[in-house]
Amino acid sequence: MTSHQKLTRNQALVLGSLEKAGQPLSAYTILDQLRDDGLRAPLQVYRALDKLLESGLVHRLESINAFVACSHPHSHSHGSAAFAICERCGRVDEFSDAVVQKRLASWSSEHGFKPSRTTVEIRGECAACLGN
Amino acid sequence: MTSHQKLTRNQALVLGSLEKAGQPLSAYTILDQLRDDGLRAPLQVYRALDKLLESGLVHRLESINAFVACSHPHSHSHGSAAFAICERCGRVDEFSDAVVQKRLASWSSEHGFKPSRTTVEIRGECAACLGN
DNA sequence: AATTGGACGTAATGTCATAACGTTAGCTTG
DNA sequence: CAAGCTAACGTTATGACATTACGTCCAATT
Repeated sequence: MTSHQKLTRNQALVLGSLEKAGQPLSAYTILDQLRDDGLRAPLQVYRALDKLLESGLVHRLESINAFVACSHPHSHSHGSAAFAICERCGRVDEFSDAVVQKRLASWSSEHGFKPSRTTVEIRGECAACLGN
Repeated sequence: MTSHQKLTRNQALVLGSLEKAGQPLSAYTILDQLRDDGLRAPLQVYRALDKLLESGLVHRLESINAFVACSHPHSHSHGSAAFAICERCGRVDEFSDAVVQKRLASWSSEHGFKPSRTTVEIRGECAACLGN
């Protein structure tokens, strides 16, 4: 993909691992998957993740301490993504709700709060796991 | 109506510690503060926190791995709280936005997702820290 | 050539959370 | 009461997640 062009080797490996998985992975799981590619220490993964998070290619799921490739890597709407996380199968749906964003921005501006990063995560069970 | 169970000694100590702090604390910080009261192991704190979370007296802040006493312990609106967390001073404002809750519930129902717990956290800088 | 800055490699450590074990205290029921 | 049950407790050990600290490499400037 062209979006990988300016990535370093480690960054490309980490992003590739997440994209291949199609679901959230912990930093240590990523590390395990990349041992054969020469990665040996957590910091190599965390450093790559930091850059990928900065550029919006990867999201962090705070409630499960995991990372996931962005579903819409070309829509530069960082910080505004919301996630539905299935606790049974691990599937994650990334979505974005303008109304939610607007309400949170309103609260912030009404209270003199300057937001830098927002987390919206719903944990539960996905349709597939509910047997339908 | 479950929520008015009497607290055990450890639960009361942990809740007291959080209330006294008036800001989020990590489990290990709580433990340090309660050593003189006889607590010695992380599990004693985590077990108490589990019960306090269940009963809605305490919230967990996923994005900073910390816990905070509920600001409105008598409004049985669990799972629906949102938080604005100041990354400079640590202050946390708990609020609740019906529109946000409604939009997230709508997304869930449209996608056959059964939500069990929702996290909404804004990190940034509070009015006081912005010098205003 | 010298300098600089970003990414890298490695080891050690720090921070957050739970597993697994047995024990204690309060309840309830014959 | 005694037997049995259950929820909470205490302790040790371990697992899981993340960063500090230090030095090296290399390519782009100056």
